[in-house]
Amino acid sequence: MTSSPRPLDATQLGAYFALIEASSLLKHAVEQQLREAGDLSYVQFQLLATLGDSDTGSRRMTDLADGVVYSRSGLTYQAQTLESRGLVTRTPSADDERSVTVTITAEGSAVLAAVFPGHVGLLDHLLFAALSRADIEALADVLGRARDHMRQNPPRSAAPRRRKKADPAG
Amino acid sequence: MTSSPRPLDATQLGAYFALIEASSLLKHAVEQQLREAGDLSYVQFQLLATLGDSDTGSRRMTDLADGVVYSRSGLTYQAQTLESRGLVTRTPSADDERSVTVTITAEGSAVLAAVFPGHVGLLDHLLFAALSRADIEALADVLGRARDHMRQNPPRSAAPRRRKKADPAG
DNA sequence: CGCAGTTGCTTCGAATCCGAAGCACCGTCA
DNA sequence: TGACGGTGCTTCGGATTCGAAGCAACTGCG
Repeated sequence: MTSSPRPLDATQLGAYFALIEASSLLKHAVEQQLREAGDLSYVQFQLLATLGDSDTGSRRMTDLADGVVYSRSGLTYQAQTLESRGLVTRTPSADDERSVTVTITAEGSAVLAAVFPGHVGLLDHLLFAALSRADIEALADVLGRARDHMRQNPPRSAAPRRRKKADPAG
Repeated sequence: MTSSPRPLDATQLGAYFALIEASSLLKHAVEQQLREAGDLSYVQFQLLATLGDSDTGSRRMTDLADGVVYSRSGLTYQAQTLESRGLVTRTPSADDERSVTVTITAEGSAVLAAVFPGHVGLLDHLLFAALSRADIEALADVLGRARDHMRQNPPRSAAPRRRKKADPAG
């Protein structure tokens, strides 16, 4: 049953733990800053930032979910919340009648702008303060490649959909 | 109000996004593997692993919570769940009557051993496959320092406790 | 066209998570 | 000893999360 993979060496274990711990600590800290600055959860901020980053300020639900690594149903919930607060709008897509286009509003942009300086400040003090220029470049490079690799090998998160018929690989 | 911090440059932004995305993708994938292999959530696995790593197989609740970056109340919930499944025991501490000592059981160790090979295999294929030896060493080094820095500057997570007296800033 | 399989999103139910408040014990100071 | 603030954990209430199931629209094939 177990394919008995090579056990991880100390460096690999260190990298893994450091990745999980660092991201958890950072997320935690950022979440508090966002909550105080603009009453946003981390996901909500990610969604607004993703939309703000887009040329049109719009994205499809599915693309948003994939972008922030979130479940579809979770995104529906958050989109409803953001819409009720007037930070985004949801409109049926012209192309595809099934699809819903989420667009950031002026107020959404305002909230984003309001929390952003504090967000950047926190990152500066908490994450980048301990790192050199070369460290940051290495981080961007290595983690960027890791991310790309994982995006290409979706273990099952972003997999299209659980098929009904038996898995041919089984 | 806003202290107008230097905006982040492209490399910093890339490092930040890559960190969040990579950790999210990895967590997501690991969570599925753990669910299938031993019906464990990620936190539960982290807790068992932390206990298993200890010489005595025991830790205080607070130390566990800090270790895995979790709320106290959340840890209480998980400890109850793990206890009801017979994977850990909870006993009042001899030293301090308030304190609760959590100890991993033989069955807990067995579950841990059962999921571990798959866990390692997943890390190998998903995270380390895309990285060179030097990459992994850099990751462990840089993220390790970042983690240590963040642990020393608890933004408010591990802060002792919200005071009762009115906030002087108000 | 009409059917079958697929995709995009929402609803539903249950599990999980957190902060605030509460309770009990600990340590210090007089 | 007795008061008092600090610490460790749990309970409580509400918000958030996910997977499974459901519904509607799209696509390919004859």
